[in-house]
Amino acid sequence: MSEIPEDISHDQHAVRLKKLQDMRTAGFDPFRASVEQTHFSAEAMALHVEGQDNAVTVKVAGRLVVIRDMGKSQFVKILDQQGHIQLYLKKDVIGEEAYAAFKKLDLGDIIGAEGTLFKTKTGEITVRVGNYLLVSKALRPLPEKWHGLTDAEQVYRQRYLDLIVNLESRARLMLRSRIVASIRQTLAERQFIEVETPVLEGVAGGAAARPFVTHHNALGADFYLRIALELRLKRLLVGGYDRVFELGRIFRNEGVSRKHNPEFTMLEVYQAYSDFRGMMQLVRAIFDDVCRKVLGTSEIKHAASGQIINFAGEWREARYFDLIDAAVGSALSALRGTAGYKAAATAAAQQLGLEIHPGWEAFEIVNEIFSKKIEPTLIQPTFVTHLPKELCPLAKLNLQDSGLIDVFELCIGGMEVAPAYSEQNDPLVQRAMFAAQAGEDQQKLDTDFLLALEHGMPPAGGMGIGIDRLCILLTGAESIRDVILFPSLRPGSAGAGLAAAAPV
RNA sequence: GGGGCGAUAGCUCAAUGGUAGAGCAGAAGCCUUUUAAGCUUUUGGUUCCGGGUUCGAAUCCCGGUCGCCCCA
Repeated sequence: MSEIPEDISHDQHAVRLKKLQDMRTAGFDPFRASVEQTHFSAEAMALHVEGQDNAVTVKVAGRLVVIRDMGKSQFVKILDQQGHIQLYLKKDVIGEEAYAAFKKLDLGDIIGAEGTLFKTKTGEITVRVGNYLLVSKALRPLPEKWHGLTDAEQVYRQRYLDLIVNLESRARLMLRSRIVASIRQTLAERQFIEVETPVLEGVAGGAAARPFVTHHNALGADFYLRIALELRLKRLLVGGYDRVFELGRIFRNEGVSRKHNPEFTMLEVYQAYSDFRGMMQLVRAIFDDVCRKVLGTSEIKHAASGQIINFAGEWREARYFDLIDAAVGSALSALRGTAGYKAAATAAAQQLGLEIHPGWEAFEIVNEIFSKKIEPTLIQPTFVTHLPKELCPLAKLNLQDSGLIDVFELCIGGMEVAPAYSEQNDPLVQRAMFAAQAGEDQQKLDTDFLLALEHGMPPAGGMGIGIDRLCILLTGAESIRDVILFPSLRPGSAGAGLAAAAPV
């Protein structure tokens, strides 16, 4: 056991360790197995009837986050899952000994308390405590009570502190949970089956992205972490799961930024005998339910532009090449498939001030125009349809124009939120499109998937929703890190200074 | 990967190259309806790490670590 210095008044950790030792010496266990909790804070406060103080008894529990000591009585606040509730303790009610012990508690300690509900003269519903119990001693002090925790690194590495002291963070991340729950419910109501497919794959397919590689010792084989859910879920369509979805983590070995986390959450939904038009209805239902049940409004403020995004009413539908022609101010799309297309696209892009890489194909140049000059302007919900086939090898070709695919990209707030396709189910076309897929990071061919298609996959609509970006949009967050509980950071120094702290 | 910005007490922040401060938190005391409660007293520093310049560095220079922003 380490020596405790004589004057520890400046060292909050040491002061708390000393209190802990004193309690144990006195035969009190400061870390209890459980304590009865009859109500969460908000539930408890709702039980109070106006004008009938001390009529209802509740047992609440939570972390002490405010202490206002007035000598022989004190007002304190505890924090639980639903928020704060104020407790009032009087020396002559709980007794001299219990009151003295309470005075030794610290901010951050977790207690259970039993008492009756009353309203203070300033109008706050409060528990008049009859008895309380310390159930977990906090050995570290809380961050500052007024400014909270602002250091971004500490917010992310020690999210638990952020959740205790920054109520906006708490609310935002809880909203994410409710959004996800709402989506699950919307899909369940339509008889979609939720499944879980492997994260470790021999071939990382379904998207164009660099995968993480890992190694399985017993099998002596390298595996990739999945970069999409698509190819597994389509095998389930072949297997007769007609409506299926997965809400799962995918991994892309790319940069980290305000909009990118190496691991992120994707919803992918497949519905047999539907198509991309059916997916339009489904995504509308998902948004309508979230607005009605979670947000309580169909209007949200877009953080970046300050505009109000309205999810009610008809959503705009626009063809990809109509938007391109409007942006460049000429009938560029009429040249599609001709020898002059690439040159005209390059000229148009340069006129818009875009930098063009020498190796780019015509469709890549045009898509640069889309992603830099059009997508950021699509603030209100917009279905962009009839994209060029080169952008996705997994979608069905349009019957009227085989250079286009039957898909939409739903853009909201200047971001692509949800792509959806009429899924390609012709195994021969699928094989040819995989083979023709351009690009230096050409993936290995998923031959098992092609074999599955040859057994016959029903026609289907499929859709993906990036849950993190959806939450950025719906919570008004400025960064993906604000809607992910523990965003990816360089392995670093969380608590480095604490690791050396002396054990008890 | 490139550029810019940042790191000071447990937390939030100050500090012309010249003795590192404040508020909150902590400690001691007063106060039986407070709302960032109040009042008195008071403790607390590897100024991110490592070099260099200088009589003297939180401050200037170089390298590194971590974070944030912009770009690719």
